[in-house]
Amino acid sequence: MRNAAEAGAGGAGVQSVDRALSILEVLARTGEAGVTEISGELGVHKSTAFRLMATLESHRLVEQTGDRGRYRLGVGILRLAGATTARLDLVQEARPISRQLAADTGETVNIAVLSDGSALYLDQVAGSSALQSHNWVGQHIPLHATSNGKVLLSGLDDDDLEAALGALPTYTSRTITTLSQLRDELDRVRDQGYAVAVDELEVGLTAVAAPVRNAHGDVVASMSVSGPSFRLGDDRVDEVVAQTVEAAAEVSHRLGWGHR
Amino acid sequence: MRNAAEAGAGGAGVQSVDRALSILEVLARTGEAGVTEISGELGVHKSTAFRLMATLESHRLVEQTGDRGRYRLGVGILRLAGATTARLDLVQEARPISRQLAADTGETVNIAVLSDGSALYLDQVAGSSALQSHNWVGQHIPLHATSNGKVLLSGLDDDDLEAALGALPTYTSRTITTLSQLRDELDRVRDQGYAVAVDELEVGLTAVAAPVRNAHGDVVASMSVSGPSFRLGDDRVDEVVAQTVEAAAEVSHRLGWGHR
DNA sequence: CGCAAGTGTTGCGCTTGACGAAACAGAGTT
DNA sequence: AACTCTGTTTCGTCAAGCGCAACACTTGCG
Repeated sequence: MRNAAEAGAGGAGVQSVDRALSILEVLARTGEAGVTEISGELGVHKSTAFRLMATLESHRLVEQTGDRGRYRLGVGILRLAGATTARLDLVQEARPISRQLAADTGETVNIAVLSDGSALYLDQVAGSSALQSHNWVGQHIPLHATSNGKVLLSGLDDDDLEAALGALPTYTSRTITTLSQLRDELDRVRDQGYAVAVDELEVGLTAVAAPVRNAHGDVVASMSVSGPSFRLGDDRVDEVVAQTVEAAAEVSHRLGWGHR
Repeated sequence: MRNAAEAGAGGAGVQSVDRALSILEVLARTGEAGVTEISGELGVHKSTAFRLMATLESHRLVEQTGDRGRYRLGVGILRLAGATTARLDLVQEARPISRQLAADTGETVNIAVLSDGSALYLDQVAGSSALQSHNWVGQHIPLHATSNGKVLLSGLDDDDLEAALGALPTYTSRTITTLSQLRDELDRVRDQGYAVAVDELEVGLTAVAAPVRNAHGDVVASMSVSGPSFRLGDDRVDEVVAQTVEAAAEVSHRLGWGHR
């Protein structure tokens, strides 16, 4: 029974709520914006944008920055986020292991799940080398060009695989762009139990990922370590792969995998 | 220029947006709820509640649980939260220091600010001993019964203090329940430059906190270390106090405190 | 197994909430 | 000082959002 989202997606949702939430998404993307900028993004009158912002502000989902009339996301989001993250069992179970892996490798550790034809990043822990790293949490990332994506796809059978994939856009000269190449790669991932992506999503980015399994052995998430290619070179990848596979196995055990 | 929130708070905001955001707050509080429950909470017709939920679902701010027609907060909140936390200057500046303090003490480190008569927890880093720690981020926590709360109150003058406090509920036999006791305690906090709370919010919970100051020397946040009382006994509290005071001073320096 | 109760979902007509236009206030620039 | 641009407020209009009624589905009980 999924008609609620379908109705909303089809434009039959509540227009002013849709607009207000679009403001939140604009602010998430731009950092901060003024009323006129928001009205331009939404295609509404600035008095409309102003009233919508006022309502969001009264719920503390946006707040004004020091500058006159400029807005950014507010701390009210944190209360909602706290409620959300605390309930994601997977993230909760994985957090201490993610932290250990980040400490061991010094790089950025992520947990991602398959969602709507992409990898949705649920958690991120940065290692000591990874100051100011890009925040992936909440983002939908292409499957075919990332180690997390390959791991998540490797848990699918052929029918589900084709359903999960749309086009295979090219991001760098090393991006996999044909289905047959991707199938071969996924066979390798299944064989070796992990995935590696070097310069496939963006040049200079290396990531390794391993599957997180549930009690039945299904791939329910992927755990990755990523960093710049100059730090994660060939000489270190083997070691990081081993650490990642072990950490993901540990998370899997906590979810009931391998228990008999 | 704060008229936006005032307008919203006065009920002149956008009613349907106000309702939709109230749904998010209900779900944050209850965990999950059905359409009829939400319509009861909001005092609207269930078809109204259903349409509002549909719009929230289309933006992935709510999602259906496995049960028929029951909803909870969705992962779309995480994207907004990621954007929020990364941009809170204080959290950003404090994060590496929080991490170090968590590593040094092995316990849970929090950053909190004063907000609406309570301590609002903005950030949390768990140390190696702190498995399965409670997630405080986004929550409003009582001031009089926590070390963070005492630190935040210690930065107020008498008028602001009374304005900030409501009743002083009893949580344990050690909770401070009279204003004069609290004033004495806040004098001690000002004198010694830190606060300690043992078994005051809940039995078995010990926390120490130190003030984070801005360039003017005002207390703008509080940084705390907390853990179970069996690990944070009298023998360790002095050491952890010293580490916390030093870490909070480091954050204060980053915010411009003490620079001449 | 059939029925009742309760919940979720949909369509429709009405009304009122949300909208854009116009105007004003303030800040920055020339 | 004048102009430009932004944020903010007020007001009349109308279409979006509302409640109502009905239907579909699930669950529990006799």
